[in-house]
Amino acid sequence: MSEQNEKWLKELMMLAEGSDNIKTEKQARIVEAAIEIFSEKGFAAASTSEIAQKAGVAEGTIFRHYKTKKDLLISIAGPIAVKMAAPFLMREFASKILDLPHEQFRDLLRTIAKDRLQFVRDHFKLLRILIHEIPFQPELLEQTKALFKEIVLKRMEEIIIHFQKKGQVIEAPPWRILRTTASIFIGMVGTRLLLMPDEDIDEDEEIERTLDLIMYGLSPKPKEEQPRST
Amino acid sequence: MSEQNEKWLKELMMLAEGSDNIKTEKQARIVEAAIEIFSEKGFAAASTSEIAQKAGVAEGTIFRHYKTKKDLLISIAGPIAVKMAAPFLMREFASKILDLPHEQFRDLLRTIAKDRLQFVRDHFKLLRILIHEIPFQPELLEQTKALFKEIVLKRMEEIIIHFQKKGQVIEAPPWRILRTTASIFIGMVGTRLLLMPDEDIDEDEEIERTLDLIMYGLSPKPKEEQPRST
Amino acid sequence: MSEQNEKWLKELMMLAEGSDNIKTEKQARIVEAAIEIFSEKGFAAASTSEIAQKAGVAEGTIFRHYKTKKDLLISIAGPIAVKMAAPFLMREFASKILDLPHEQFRDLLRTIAKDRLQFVRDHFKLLRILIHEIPFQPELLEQTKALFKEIVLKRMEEIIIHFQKKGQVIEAPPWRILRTTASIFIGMVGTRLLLMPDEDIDEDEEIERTLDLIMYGLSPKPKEEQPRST
Amino acid sequence: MSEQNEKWLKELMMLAEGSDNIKTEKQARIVEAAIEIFSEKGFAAASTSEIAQKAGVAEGTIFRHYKTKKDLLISIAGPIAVKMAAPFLMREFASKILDLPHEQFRDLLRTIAKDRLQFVRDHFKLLRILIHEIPFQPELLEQTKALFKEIVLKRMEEIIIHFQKKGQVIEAPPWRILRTTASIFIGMVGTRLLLMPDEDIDEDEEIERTLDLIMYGLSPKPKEEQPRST
DNA sequence: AATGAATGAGCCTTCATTCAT
DNA sequence: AATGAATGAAGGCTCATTCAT
Repeated sequence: MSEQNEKWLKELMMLAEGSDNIKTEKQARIVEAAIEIFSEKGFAAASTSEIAQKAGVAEGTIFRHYKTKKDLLISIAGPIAVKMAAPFLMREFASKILDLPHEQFRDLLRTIAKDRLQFVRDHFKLLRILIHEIPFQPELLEQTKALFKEIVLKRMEEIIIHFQKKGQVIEAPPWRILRTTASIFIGMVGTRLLLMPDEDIDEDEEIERTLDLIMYGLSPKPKEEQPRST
Repeated sequence: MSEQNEKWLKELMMLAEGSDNIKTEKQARIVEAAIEIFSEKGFAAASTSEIAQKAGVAEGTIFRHYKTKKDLLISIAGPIAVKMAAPFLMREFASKILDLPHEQFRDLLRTIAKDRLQFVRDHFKLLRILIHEIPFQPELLEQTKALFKEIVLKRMEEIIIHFQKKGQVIEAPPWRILRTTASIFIGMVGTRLLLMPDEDIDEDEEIERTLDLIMYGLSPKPKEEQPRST
Repeated sequence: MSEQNEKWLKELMMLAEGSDNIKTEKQARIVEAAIEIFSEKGFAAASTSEIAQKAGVAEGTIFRHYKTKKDLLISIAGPIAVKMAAPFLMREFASKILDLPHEQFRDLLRTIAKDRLQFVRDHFKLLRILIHEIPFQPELLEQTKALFKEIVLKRMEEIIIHFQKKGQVIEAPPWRILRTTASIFIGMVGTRLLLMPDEDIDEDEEIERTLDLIMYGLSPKPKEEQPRST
Repeated sequence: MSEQNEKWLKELMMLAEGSDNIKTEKQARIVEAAIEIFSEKGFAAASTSEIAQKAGVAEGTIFRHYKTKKDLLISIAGPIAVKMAAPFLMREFASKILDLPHEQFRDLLRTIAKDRLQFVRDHFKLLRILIHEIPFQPELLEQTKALFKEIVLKRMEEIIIHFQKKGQVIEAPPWRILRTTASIFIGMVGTRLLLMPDEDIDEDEEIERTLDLIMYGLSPKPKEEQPRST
């Protein structure tokens, strides 16, 4: 990792902590209310007066803490992307994983998937806001794009290459492998949270079956030994 | 397919045609301008006066054709979901496909993927609007949800089951197979159009390699014969 | 007069007419109300809602005609300076006056004074606004400064020099003569309108006596013939 | 001078000292900042928070010393008018001057002009504020008006009459003589400070030439002896 | 005396919508 | 069908002032 990237990382870590410079209790209430309302009606359709009301503060109080409504949005939505990528930001992320000698690629995917799935559930509204406003807020767009291109993609590439060398993953461009795998999980989460928020299913089982698809695809194995779990 | 669904289908077909009840040239210009601006700034942040200006009509003219701003949105974004699902709406969709005796599942995926990919490219802005406004417009949400659950999912399930019987697709719940496959393609399109809109790559090749992943997964084949297409 | 000045003059004449692009009756009422309120409380302390109310229109109507509150101010205060200087803008101003063979300098001063005094009375509120806002509106400042330096001063200099040659005015820098004379009249008007608005006095007489002071100063004439008019 | 006036005078003297009841260093900084900002943007457009910031104090601190923003203005702009008129407030002003046996009226004018011109230069921003706010603050208006009508005008009338008796000044209503003279000097100062703040000229010379105009007017002397100073 | 977070009224401006022409 | 002036509600934001610390 280049020196420049080192510096970048630090900034990112700070940004990730950024959401925590909430000093007063009122400010916390404002942020909470803003998350609720932004996620419900979208940034543009949300009104500061409604946020103030929900937060139980005067409208002016919002503007004491955030210079503009957009400031409030950025301070809320900005750090969440970094947090989403946080595991990949740890300097030792790749090395740690690669050191575990008998680790299977599948196990790695499972770990990441479960962890991030939990994160998504914990920060659903925030991520909703982020995703929705990214196209309209160049700051968010650039920051998030860079984060995933420079950090997540790079780290995952190292790992994928590692497992390719170990013969656990086919030879294909790492980015395509990452894209496909990520898409499948995102699709899983999206379906779960958006289309069927109420149905409750055995999630571990679902993840396992999805891992099957990722690892072995749709085409049935020629004949005998299918190493699939039931 | 139930009787009720039959009726539904008709409505949908009409809805799909709905965008075509554009009578005057000015109305067409309004729609065009609205698509441009909605997709650029989002529905809530777009102003009817800006639309009117871009369309070269008076502000009042918009409201002669559409009762409200939201009306305009719905009349634009509503039909696009139906059109996106149009191939699956054809009564004969499944039967036609299933009749083609020597069809491979992979070939079917390829055909659908290419067709819909082209559609996405042709209607990028409209789909962008749809996706963005779905969470905030219950009408759009319900309509689209139903469309995919009742039509697309059902039709594809028939087909997947068909190919499972033929031994070309593993035994797994069809919805999971659909979800995974769809996610992969959506991820591919998304990456292409959003993250790297300028890079030009061999798309056919990319589709083929992605089909490889869908069919055979990430795990290398035990030994010799790899039945991959080039 | 240079060519550039010729062009300038035209622009000024247009500006002078500028206040007349009042198209609707409501717009006229807005302008009238704005003059009233700006002059009464000052631009910054005036509120658009108050203006709207006084004009009997909706607040939004103001912004249909004037993009901003400041726009309204400029469109009101901008042309008045030009109108104040209008007599000096006429191309033939100097020549006309200089052609009148037996004209006395004193008569010229009297004519201008009476004319402009009437103008001030007719546009008192507008001039009040102009004078008050000039220091805070660079546009007004520059425009007005240039107007008086380039037009009024120049034209009056020609005339003063003319009368100096005729021996009716002492040899002194024309600008100082102009400044002194103008100051005296401005002081007269100011006193009249600001300090004693209600007292009514014989204005012609007052002007005549003031002309005495301008022409002969405070120092009594040595002895015999005092050519003063009664 | 009436008894009532005597009392008035005392109040005025106190007012004149009023600006000095600045107790703490922070208060001094507030006043300084307020002068700067009031004079720059005008009272209404100035914000207390900006003043606080410039003064380096907390917003609340201003209101500990001045009950309201207007209070701050009055406490700043009020005394300056009195100070401007201070020389005329001295009880012995007229008598002192009139006792100087061989004093010329012209010398008196020169002395006052130079002194007050210096004062204007020293308190330019404050006077700017005063002049600007007088029309909107009845307190300032009444106070200032009374000050000049009751004190300055009265004292100067005595003096003018004195010099009229000595034959140094023509017979004309003293107020008109005062008005004219004052206007000429005000015009001179205004031109100097507002229109051409950067040009540097020989001020003493300028004053002398202006005195010429005041004393002898624009009309050339009949023939030989011109009693003008160089 | 000093602070600065909090207030809420009020400001300028925008906007979807109406309606007379 | 088309216009565009008019509306008035609502929006984001500022500000003088208060008050607990």
